Amino acid sequence: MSHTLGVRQVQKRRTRQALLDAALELLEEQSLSSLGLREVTRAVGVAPTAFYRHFRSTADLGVALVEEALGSLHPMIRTTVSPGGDPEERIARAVELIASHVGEYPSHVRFIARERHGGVQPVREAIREQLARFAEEVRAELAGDPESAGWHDDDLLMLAGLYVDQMLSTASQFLEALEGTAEERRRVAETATRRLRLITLGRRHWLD
Amino acid sequence: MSHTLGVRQVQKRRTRQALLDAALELLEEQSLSSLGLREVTRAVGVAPTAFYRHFRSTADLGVALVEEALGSLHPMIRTTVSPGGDPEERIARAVELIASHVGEYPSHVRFIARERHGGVQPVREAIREQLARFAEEVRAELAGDPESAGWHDDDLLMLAGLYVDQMLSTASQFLEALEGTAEERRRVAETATRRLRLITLGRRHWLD
DNA sequence: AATTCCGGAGAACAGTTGTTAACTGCATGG
DNA sequence: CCATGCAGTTAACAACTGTTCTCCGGAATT
Repeated sequence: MSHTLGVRQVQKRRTRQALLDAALELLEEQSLSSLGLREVTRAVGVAPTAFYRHFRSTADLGVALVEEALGSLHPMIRTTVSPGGDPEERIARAVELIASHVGEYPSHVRFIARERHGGVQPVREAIREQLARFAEEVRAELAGDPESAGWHDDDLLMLAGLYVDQMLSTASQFLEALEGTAEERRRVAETATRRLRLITLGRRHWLD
Repeated sequence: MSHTLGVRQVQKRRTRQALLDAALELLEEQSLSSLGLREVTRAVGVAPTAFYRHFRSTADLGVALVEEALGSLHPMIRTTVSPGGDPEERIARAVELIASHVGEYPSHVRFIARERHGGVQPVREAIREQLARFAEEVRAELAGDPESAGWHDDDLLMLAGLYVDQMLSTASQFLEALEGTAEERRRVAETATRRLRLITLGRRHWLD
């Protein structure tokens, strides 16, 4: 049973997605707390009242955007800390992965960076929750690494949080450099690499 | 010549400060891009048009708030990386200093965290500029430390940036925990301490 | 084939916004 | 002491906002 949904539900999902896409685009030059419901529907070409068929408010739409944006970040974060190979190689791979993700989904990255500390409480909460989930995953991944032998779970979670923060910080810096020169982007990559290198060093000597 | 300014300029500065204060308070539950000019003047108890005597727009007011907010952070950041004494002691002192600063100027911290990646470009730029200045100061401070012997300037600046980011991240976490239990705040302090410990370890082995 | 369901349209509401213009009263400098 | 400057006021503007109620057409169900 492939459960093909009817024409009706397909159309509903389509306009819903159109609303999300339009909102994401409008949010490139403002923050969620100033995003108007009419503004979004106007961009889609639909009546203002249609908005209510999909979301209670723009805050509600924001929460939905969190799912979408962090869903795309999910695989990235996992791969970043995936084990295997030379540590130096792993770092280079991680930085490159972040850069390519920012290039592919710039508006997702911008949205998360902007609304993580933004003016809409439910959205902040949703982001905090998802990032905590990510940190937990990273912790589990780190626990599998032989380098983590003898570590306390608390310390592993601390390190995981540091990685997640570092990842978002780097992504945000790449985003700022997106409209700049290639040289700027190279410098961001270089600095991020050295930061990760230093963290790796601290990790190696943690149990001294 | 103490250059006592006239009654008139004093009054002007007073209402200007009242506008800044009211804006900062309003910004605790929204972001700058949704802050209305009338909203601010209403809170102060002054006519909407009076706003223009002090600021061109709310974005302009935002830039002024950056000066004020980061001005208060200035001494904190310097003291955080000030040399002297046991490294472990220095870390504890730094974390405590951040906590007390958040307790004293919560709205300043909130504003910077919120608008650093917020929807108003001139404000983002102003924050970026000031934070770069801070990083430069921290770099200079680190350069005076005997532990930094043999370090490249690039690497010192990288480390300084890491410290600044870490400081802001910690401050933001303290802010979230401000309305929570004392136990929450203790955990934030504990995690921040461990993060700084790990960074210190990486720093110590950087030249291996 | 008849009926129900429902995504979206349309119109109207009271309230808000930024910005302009012309004003008033008072501290300031000649 | 008088003329100027200027912070703040008042009134009005067109444009915009979120939300409600009523309606329509066509897919979904029976």
